[in-house]
Order: sequence, then C-alpha cells, then structure tokens
Amino acid sequence: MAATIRDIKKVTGLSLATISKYLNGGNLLPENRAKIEKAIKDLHYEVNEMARGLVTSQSMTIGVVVFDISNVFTCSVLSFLGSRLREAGYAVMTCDSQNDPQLEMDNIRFLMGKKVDGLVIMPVGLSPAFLEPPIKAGIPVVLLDRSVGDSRVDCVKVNNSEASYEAVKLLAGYGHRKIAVVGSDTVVTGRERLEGCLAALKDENIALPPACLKLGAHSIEHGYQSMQELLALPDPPTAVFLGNFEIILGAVMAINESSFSCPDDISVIGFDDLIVSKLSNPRLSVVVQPLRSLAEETVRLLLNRIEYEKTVEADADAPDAPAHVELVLKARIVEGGSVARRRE
Amino acid sequence: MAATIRDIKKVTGLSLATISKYLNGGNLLPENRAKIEKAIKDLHYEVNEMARGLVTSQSMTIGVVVFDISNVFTCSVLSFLGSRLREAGYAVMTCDSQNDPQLEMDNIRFLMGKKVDGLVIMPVGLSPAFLEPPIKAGIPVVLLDRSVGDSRVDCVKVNNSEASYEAVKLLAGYGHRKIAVVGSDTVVTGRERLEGCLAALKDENIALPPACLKLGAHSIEHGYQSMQELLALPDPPTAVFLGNFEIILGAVMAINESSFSCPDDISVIGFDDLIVSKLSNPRLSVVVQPLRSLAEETVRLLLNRIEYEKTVEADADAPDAPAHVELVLKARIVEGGSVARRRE
DNA sequence: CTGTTAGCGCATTCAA
DNA sequence: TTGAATGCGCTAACAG
Repeated sequence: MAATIRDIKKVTGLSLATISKYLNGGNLLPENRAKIEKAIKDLHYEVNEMARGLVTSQSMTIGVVVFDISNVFTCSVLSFLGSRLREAGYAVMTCDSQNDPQLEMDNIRFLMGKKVDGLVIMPVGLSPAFLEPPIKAGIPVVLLDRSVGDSRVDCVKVNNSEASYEAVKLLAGYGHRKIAVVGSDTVVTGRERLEGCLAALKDENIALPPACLKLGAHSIEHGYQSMQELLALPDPPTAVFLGNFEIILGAVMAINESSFSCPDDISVIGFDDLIVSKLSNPRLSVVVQPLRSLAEETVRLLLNRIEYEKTVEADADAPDAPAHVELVLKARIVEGGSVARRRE
Repeated sequence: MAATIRDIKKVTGLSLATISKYLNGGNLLPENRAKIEKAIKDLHYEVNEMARGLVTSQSMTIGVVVFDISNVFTCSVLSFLGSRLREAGYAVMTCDSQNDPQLEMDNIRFLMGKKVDGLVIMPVGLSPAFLEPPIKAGIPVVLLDRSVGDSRVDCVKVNNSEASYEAVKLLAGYGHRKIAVVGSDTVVTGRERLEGCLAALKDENIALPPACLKLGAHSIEHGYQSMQELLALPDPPTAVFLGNFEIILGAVMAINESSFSCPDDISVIGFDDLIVSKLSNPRLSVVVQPLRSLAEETVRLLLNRIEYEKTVEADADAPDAPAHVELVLKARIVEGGSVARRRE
C-alpha cells in the first residue's frame, strides 16, 4: 500500500543503500539527493519505523505507565514528559494502570513486547514486583513520583516528608494546636507525607487524637467524608492538613457545604496545587510540586541509561554503569489565604 | 539480547512454524504445547511486536492526537478511550499538539511512520488540512469532540449548539434579561456553542450588547478577565453563560474575588463539568458531556473502519464502504445552585 | 499436526 | 560516493 524504498529505487534508479543513506543523513551527490527528495514527495513516502526498528533494534519510543491517567497530577506530568521526550526524538506510548497492580504488570509486559527503548513508571503501589521483567530484559526504567524501595532503578520524586513537615509547622506557626491530618496510606507518597506531619506535630508537642487522623484512599470521597466528620466533632480542629489533590477537592467541597468558613473557622493547607488553589475563595495555601522539573529530570536520567545501554552493546568494555540515582526535588509552600491565625 | 523464537526452537527442537502457530492460537499436540510454554517461561520470551507488525502490516496500535493533553477534558476522554482500546487489544500512542496546528501535522506524520492502524484526532483548529496525509495513505481516522467540516472522515461530538441553546433558555426561564456570553471563537466547539446562545437570545427577544459578548481564547485568563470586565459594567448582567471549562475556571475565580456573590448577584451556567461543579459553592449548573459514550462511540467507529480496510485488502470486491458518520451525542444540563431567579 | 521456505522494509556490512 | 548481498524476528503459504 504505502510506498517503500523499493518504489523510490524504481523511480530514481538508485540503489537501496543510497536511499537508505539519504534517509539517515549520509553524504551523496546533490543530483541524487534531489532525485530522491522529489520521489519522496511524489510517492508520499514515509519511513516504516517498524522495519527500521527491527533492524536497529530500537523503536525510538518510550513506554509510560501511569497509575491513573484521569488524575490531574498525572496529566500535567504527562504533558511535560511528552514534550520533552518528543524533543529528544522519542515517541511516547502511554498505558493507564487504573490503580490496579495487575494491570500495571500487564502494561509493562505489553510495552516490552512493543520493544520500547525505556520505561517511565508512576507506580500504583508499594511493591517493586513489576520491576522484574524490565530489569531482566535490560530495559532502562525510571520511577516517577513514587519510589518502591528498589535500588536497581532510578527514581525522581519530591521531598514529601520534609514539605509536609514544613506545612504543619506553618499551621503551628499560626497558633494552631488542634490540627487534623487527612491523608492516604495506600500509596507511598501518602505515607511519606504522613511521616512529615507526625514529625512536625511531635516537634511542636501537639497531640494528634485518633479522631483527627483520617487515613484512607487517595480519593475525593475520602476527603469529603473525613472533613465532614472532622467538622462534626464536638471539639473540631482549627486547622487541617490535606494530603493530596483528590482529598483537597473533597475536603473543600465539604467545607463549602458546611456552616464553617475558611479560614475564619478552619484553616487548611493542601499538598498538590493543580487547580483548586486558584479556584477556591480564599486561595488555598498549598505545597506545590515542581512538575516541569520532575519531568525533565526523569527524561534526563532515562536517556542517560539508554545511552549507556547502547554504548555497552557497542563496546564490550563497559565504561562504568551510571550510578543508581534517587533524585529528590524540593516542593515549596505557596501561601494563599486559607491559613489564618487561630482565633482566641 | 532478548529471546526469539529461534531460541525456543533450539530448546524445544520444534520448528519455527509450530512455535508461531502456538503464539497465534493454533492447534498443536499437548506435549509440544507444554514444551513451548516451558521454554517461554525459562527464556522470558516475549513476542517482538515490531517483527510481527512488519509481517502482518498491522501494529495493533492506535494513534491519538490531542489538541492539549494538559486539558482536563482531554485527560478524561483519554482515560475512557485508552481502556476501551485496550480491551480491543490495541495499544495507544498519544501525541500532544499543544494547540499548535503545525505540531498536529507533525504528530500525524509521526504516527503514520509508526504504522498505527488508525487515528483518533481531537483537532486543534478548524482547517481539515491535517487530514490529507492519512486519507491518502488509507488510514482510518475518527475525529473526536471537534469536527472540521470534512465528510471524508467520521466524527463523534456533542450537540454543542442545541445544548447551549437550552442553557441560555434556562437562564431566561429564571427571569434573566441581561445575559452575557463568555466564549471562545478560536475553536469550532466554541463557535457552535455561541451559535446556540445567540439563537436562544433571539428567540427570547433578548438583546446582546457588545459589552456582554466576550469572545477570546480557550483559556483561564480569558474567563477571568471577561468576568472582571462584566462585573465592572455600570449595568452588569444578571446571568452569564460560560463557554468551556477553562473559562468557567477563570470566571469563577473572578467572581470569588469580587464583591458579587453567586447566585444572589449573578447567575452562571457553564459548559463542561469536570471538577468545578463539585467544588464551587453553590454547585455550578453545567452542561455535561457524555465523556464515556464519546470515547466508546469513537472506538466503535474506528474499529469498524479498520475492519473494513482489512476485508478490502483481503477480498478485492469491496462489500460497500461504511457510510460517513457524524455522530452527535446529547449533552445534558445538570442544575446546581448557580442559577437563581432574577431579583427584582 | 508439523516442517520448509520465502519474504515484510529497512540498515549495514563489504566491494567496487 | 554508490551498489549488491545479508539478516533483523516473525508470519504465512505450502508441502509433508
């Protein structure tokens, strides 16, 4: 159906090798070059990347496996990731794990079958089991956003614990002593953030009564329900730390529907900006992640690995494998107006 | 590096054909089947889809080209699209056009080089120029969300005009006579929605002063600034139609920051739900698009076309090409509390 | 049911 | 600089 280099050969009278050389940027006589270019236009020729990949054994595509593609955080990262990778000449094949570890496993095998040159994974869970196949096959992998405690692959993430520590410190700095935490314990980022919160509370000598610690799913529902319960407490907290974007969403809804107002009756600070902070009134105080840098560093590390694998295949004498990297970027606090001094 | 069927041949002593038959679900002796399965496990064999694709001339991947991947609407659709396509055995290769028609063109050529079996395109602009290459190459294309007035490809979208008509009718039904429209004229959906608004205003004999028609980009900024300007009018509108998600976002921000309150001072209804409607207080009244159906119908049409192309290649006598389809799904209005009766 | 053979479209030796 | 030959890993006839 589509034109091949053989068609170009017929039209130009040149050999396959010459045409191939043209396609790959070799030197040839200007007249031959012109002939080929004309033929390509006329025939609407397009290189068949499958055939090329079969020969070169690189597909020039990167597999990206995300825990949930409908998640706003995921999309934003995907956007930066894609443009960066594209600049480097790579295609992106994205697979959605829908928060299902089994599907995640399938996705990875699937992409391996597609012979992707590398894998960026935003993992669903805490177990590194899904890493076995790509590692065995020697496919470079970079973990993004969430680490799984496996030192065989690189990882790029933010300082969840420290940033959360600072956030709670900030609440305390405004005089709050009854502070609640709504978070997720189903994902590693949630656990790290919780850790930071607890450390800050301890340092401030603030007790965290069980009723003020709401751990659950990474979901709007969890945020909504938790906030409702907190506000219904006989002695409700005066400030709340919200562990992720979905929880923020739900919690803000709950506050809006209640008789409480923010920040007069209740102060809140959230982790992950995205949209709400701009929308809510007052603007939310949030911990924002450096999304662009997260994506850029991920691509940098991945391409490094790929480059390394290539040189290893070429020369047998390995020029030292790149060291394992766990890159921890700084999330920073941006104050809106959702945290106010505790009322006496 | 990775194992091939020749390695399996060596281990099992069977021929390539037998192994290939196994991989493609043919019948073979149980003992041979067992041998192959063992070898596959031992060698961590994985079919090389590039090689397979080269022979079968199908890649079992669908290219998806979106106008902006950081857009929440896009992500939601992508999520449904991906899971549907995956169920059908297809991989998805997503490319982001970043609202740039040139990049869109590049993306399409790029995916054609990857030999995708079909293309789902959420177009950037109004010109159908980008359709030439895939149509010439005989690659099935389905347009999603936005049509470009080209009857050579199928399209799935919602009844933007009618739904907007209903939305404005609803405002009028609440007694509003000073109604403003904030929309986008840079994309076709925006134009269609505007059309519906104007028709409704006309039917209601409501004049639309120039100051109350805010046309601009599909952006948060446009929504924000337009709403600010509307509220600053000597005689501000009592109700506003907001043409898309980004505009809603910006407009709600502007209202929140103003001394106006919704719906007491100003009623609003928006097009595209997504997140805000849940977040804002009161809940927004919105026109919601049937995202899941949009994705499902798109996949259905695309697979139909692909199936057809395959049978055409097999039998020379074409069994009638599927007719051109422009599928228009119904968006429905969900009332929140952001529209109130006009105060006397 | 199994084995043999011949390409798919291209890059890459090696000669010329 | 160019051309002829070889093979990437697999499927699809065909023959056994």
